[in-house]
Amino acid sequence: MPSATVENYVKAILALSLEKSEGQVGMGEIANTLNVAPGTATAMTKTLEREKLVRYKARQGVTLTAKGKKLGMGMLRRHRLVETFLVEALGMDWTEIHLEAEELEHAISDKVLDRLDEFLERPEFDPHGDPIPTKDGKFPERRIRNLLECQSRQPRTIKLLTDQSSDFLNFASKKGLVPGTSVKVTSRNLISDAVELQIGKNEPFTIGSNAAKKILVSN
Amino acid sequence: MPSATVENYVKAILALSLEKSEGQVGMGEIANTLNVAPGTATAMTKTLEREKLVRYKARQGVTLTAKGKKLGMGMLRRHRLVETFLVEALGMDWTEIHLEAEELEHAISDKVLDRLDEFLERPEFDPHGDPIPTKDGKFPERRIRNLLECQSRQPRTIKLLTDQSSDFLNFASKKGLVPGTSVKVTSRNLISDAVELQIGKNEPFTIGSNAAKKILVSN
DNA sequence: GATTCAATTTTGACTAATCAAAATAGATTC
DNA sequence: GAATCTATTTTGATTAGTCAAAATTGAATC
Repeated sequence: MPSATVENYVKAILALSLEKSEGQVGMGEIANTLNVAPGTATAMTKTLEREKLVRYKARQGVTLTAKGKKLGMGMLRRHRLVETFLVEALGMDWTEIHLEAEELEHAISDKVLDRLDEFLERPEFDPHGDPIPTKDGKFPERRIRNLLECQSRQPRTIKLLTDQSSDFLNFASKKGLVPGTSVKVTSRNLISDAVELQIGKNEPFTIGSNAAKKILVSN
Repeated sequence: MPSATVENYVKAILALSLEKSEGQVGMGEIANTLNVAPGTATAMTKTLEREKLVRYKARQGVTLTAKGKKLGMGMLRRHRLVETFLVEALGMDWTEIHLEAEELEHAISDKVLDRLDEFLERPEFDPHGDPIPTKDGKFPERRIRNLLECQSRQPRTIKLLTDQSSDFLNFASKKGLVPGTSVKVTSRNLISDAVELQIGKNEPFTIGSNAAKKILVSN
């Protein structure tokens, strides 16, 4: 079993390489995100290499091996599922859950995680709107669906309006709901038949569920 | 914050002193329950003393201080609430949850624990039937109530039958439900209006909820 | 090409937790 | 009271993770 420390390093390296989407991660970056001295990052990197979690070229940087990527994605899954649980089941505030998840993610077994996943009905996105990797370590597939089917907070891109009547198109364009726009579902209330949307940092606004159904987005 | 190791030592010392219900705990016992060398127990004990969690007399043994007892009871609470969660919410088998809880109990914050407690509706006993310490570090008060109100598995002692009609007394004594007897609720099904009871190792049997309501027990 | 700079690596040291094995101290037995 | 036994304590070492500060290196600048 990898130690919590090893898990954290791999997670950090994954996060850094995802946001750069190419090449090696430097010791400085790692030391920075984990708040350790640069020498510590170098030392730990060598440990990770011994465990075959990363490839390391001195003075160049590290990249994750397949094994490392798998572990990293697993940690991301753990983290995001735990966060989802804290918000959905325990009703905690999504601004306060990160540190809690940071601890719990190392203590939770695969088995418990699976049960949790089931309990939460296999969510695809966490409360921050970030995608939860699947059990086999991949991000959930992007697919097209209508705005009514969307869970909250994840930003989505409008692909198509299925009602081409000028009434609907007028309405949509007035609201800014045109293909290519990125839109977030901030809340849904199926009883009052309303979906609240937000575009960028603008004031959120509400549309009816019939309208929402006609707007197709990819996530 | 005490380390997970410190927490485990304190928990072990509490458990040992509870089951002896008097005096000091020896190094051998500690070393034994935690599977460490005796020298390690001695060393750690000194650390615990520095943290004012135990009083230690060389070659005599240790006792918990008030601070230590509080921490220990807190760990017991964590452990048992986590176990309850694993069984009640995630539907895990109560034979397989101990090791899981052993890990999680160190990672869960007081805040999350509180939420969990609320989510589980402030249970007084864990799935094994052991009492869950309250937030202020005490075992739940013993109190009298009827069998219908009782959660599962905890053994209880019959105190009083509120229906003194000979019909009911006959029925009760035939089943062995007389004051002084220790009885366990093995399952409850409010829909089918039935409570399943077990006395000692005998075959469990079922009574109606009206009858259960007339039998007062202490836990 | 020499100089300088920033990032990295190395070095020596520290803490927490552990072990094995030697030393010690009470208690028990003769 | 001496010998013995058993639990405990001490001692010396080890591992994981960390730091500060010195040494190194590769690139950038002059």
